[in-house]
Amino acid sequence: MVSIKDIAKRAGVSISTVSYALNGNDKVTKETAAKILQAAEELNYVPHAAARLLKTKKSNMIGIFLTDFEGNFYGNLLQGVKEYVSSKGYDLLVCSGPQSRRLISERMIDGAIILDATFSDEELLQYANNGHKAVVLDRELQHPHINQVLLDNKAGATLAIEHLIEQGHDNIYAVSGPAGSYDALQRLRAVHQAIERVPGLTFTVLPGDFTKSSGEAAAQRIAAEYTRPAAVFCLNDEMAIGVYRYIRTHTDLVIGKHIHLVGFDNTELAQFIEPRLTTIDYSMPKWGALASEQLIKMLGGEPVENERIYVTLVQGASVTAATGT
Amino acid sequence: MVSIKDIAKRAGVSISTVSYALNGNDKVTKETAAKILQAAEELNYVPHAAARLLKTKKSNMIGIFLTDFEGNFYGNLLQGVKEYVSSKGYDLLVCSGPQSRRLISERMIDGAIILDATFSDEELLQYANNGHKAVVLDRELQHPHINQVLLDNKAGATLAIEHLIEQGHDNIYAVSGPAGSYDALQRLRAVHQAIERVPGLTFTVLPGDFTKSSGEAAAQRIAAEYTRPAAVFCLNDEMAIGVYRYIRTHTDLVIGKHIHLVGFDNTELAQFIEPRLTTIDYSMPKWGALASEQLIKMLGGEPVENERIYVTLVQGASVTAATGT
DNA sequence: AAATGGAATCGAAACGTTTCGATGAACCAT
DNA sequence: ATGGTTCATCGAAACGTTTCGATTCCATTT
Repeated sequence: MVSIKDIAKRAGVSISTVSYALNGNDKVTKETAAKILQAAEELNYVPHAAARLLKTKKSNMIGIFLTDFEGNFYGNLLQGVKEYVSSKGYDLLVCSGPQSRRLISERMIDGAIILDATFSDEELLQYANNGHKAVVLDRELQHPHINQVLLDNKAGATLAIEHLIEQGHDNIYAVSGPAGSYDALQRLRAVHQAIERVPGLTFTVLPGDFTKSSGEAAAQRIAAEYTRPAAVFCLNDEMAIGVYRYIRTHTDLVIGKHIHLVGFDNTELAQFIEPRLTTIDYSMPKWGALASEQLIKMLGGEPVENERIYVTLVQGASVTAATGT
Repeated sequence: MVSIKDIAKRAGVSISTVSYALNGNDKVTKETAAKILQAAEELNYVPHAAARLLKTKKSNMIGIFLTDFEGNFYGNLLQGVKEYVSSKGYDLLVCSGPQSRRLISERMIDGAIILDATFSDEELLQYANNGHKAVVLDRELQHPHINQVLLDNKAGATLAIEHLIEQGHDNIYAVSGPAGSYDALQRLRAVHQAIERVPGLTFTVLPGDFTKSSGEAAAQRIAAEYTRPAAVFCLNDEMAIGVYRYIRTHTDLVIGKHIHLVGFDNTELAQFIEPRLTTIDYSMPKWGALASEQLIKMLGGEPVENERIYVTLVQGASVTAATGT
């Protein structure tokens, strides 16, 4: 491979001069610089990233860590991150799986964005203690090298439940999320609070894990004990889709009439399914962009504050007013 | 940062012995190895990837390059790639955007999977000439360092058109893909061939670019000139969804009755939309897994053959038999 | 004409590994 | 005891950069 050394030879200068010229250092004369650049061009030189990283300790790459690639959940988030970081001259690496953690510890990336429950808090604190910077999207963690950009789960869940109550529903279900999930915990907590504010409600929590099939299982239970219209808050859209699927294929009940449904995330599917799913919306690209902005500021040594992503309720026909009593 | 040198000091051995021990080389005695491993443990040693890469010229990372992250198209493909490569001890980096190309040229990754029309053929051949290995998913390219794993576009498009014809349709539209797309070109070519085989059909090609909004535009034209049932083959599902959206919100026509629709890709949305979209299905995870398998074989110097991903027709209610004449 | 200063260039060390060839110690057979 | 093997360990070079401090050269000042 052609290296800086080859350029030096061809241009008749020393290695260090080549390095300076290539990096646009103004110590080097216009003419020598031109000569060097031309030689580099002729030799088809490309720098060796690893060598440079070894010396400078800066890779200009940031990594985002996801639990998996499945579902269409992440697309817009990634897009937001990508656009921001590339505008700042960084590259984005999307990583998933336990193996990929070495990118952090082995200093291949300058910073990380974490949306991956398979990282433990201790692990992240450990990285932070070793000087690695991170922005976390799925937990709260206090450390000078860690910043948080979190969804306003509490507001979202409150909006969802209050909407159901306002529509006159008093037979309410919540379909929960997986055990370790911070988002699920926050949402569920807000649900309980909202429920407690209104006396006289029937309220049931059903287990769930954010997958379609757990939504189906919940729907099965709801259908089995059906006596009067039920209002169901699924802690994410994915499970709500599962509810649609089960209710449609296994029962005569109708979504928006017998089963009233609210989700969380406003995924693409939520917009296209009939009747349109009432759900909690927030801007994925903005979430990603904000997270990367915070991270890059941290890398530059700027102080940052924790941030929050605001949410709104979007109404579809999956929830209608309760009829009579 | 703690390096191999610190371990050497603490364990009272030379640097090279540490390196051997850490790499499990059996030249080194069990006892010294244990001593070294323990020292490494105590010091909380992590290897420095860049240094190793500089020396060994092997990063154990492979990159997959995508045009963008939008849509839910890629999730399952990535999942397939990820699972295969991590089973082989590689890390997967998902990359998008012009910046990320430097991961290839600067040898950060050992090989690349390309599904990104923004790479030109010349560019890829250039990489290959420089010794970089790649598997391409979206074009045909002859080079000893390049392998192809392609969808059977021709079979898919033929299935789609022949299905419409079998159902008795004779007023047929195709909504095309973006100009530079290999997949679109292949599909369209097969469409023409299938159409020509049957005399007496009305056939129109409408422009499209694989986005929902181009599907909507096509639907607008179809609706405007509507006189009798139309059978539409959208070259991907995304555009078919656009057709649904337009037809539903702007016309009184009914999908599966007035407008008969076939897509390509069998996306998640296609399965949930009503009526279910008739479309061409193939296994995304398998596509990804096969591509990575080929790539890793190439990296190991094994010979590989180009591969093809087979497709099938899945029928939904978006196409029904043409009524009478 | 000599001394001074600044600018351009250079040499060498360093980053953290791997790996080749050399060194030395311990063992065995004669 | 001697020489020959084997085996564990070591020293040093190398990978391709960056960057500090030293050197050279030229022009300016006295």
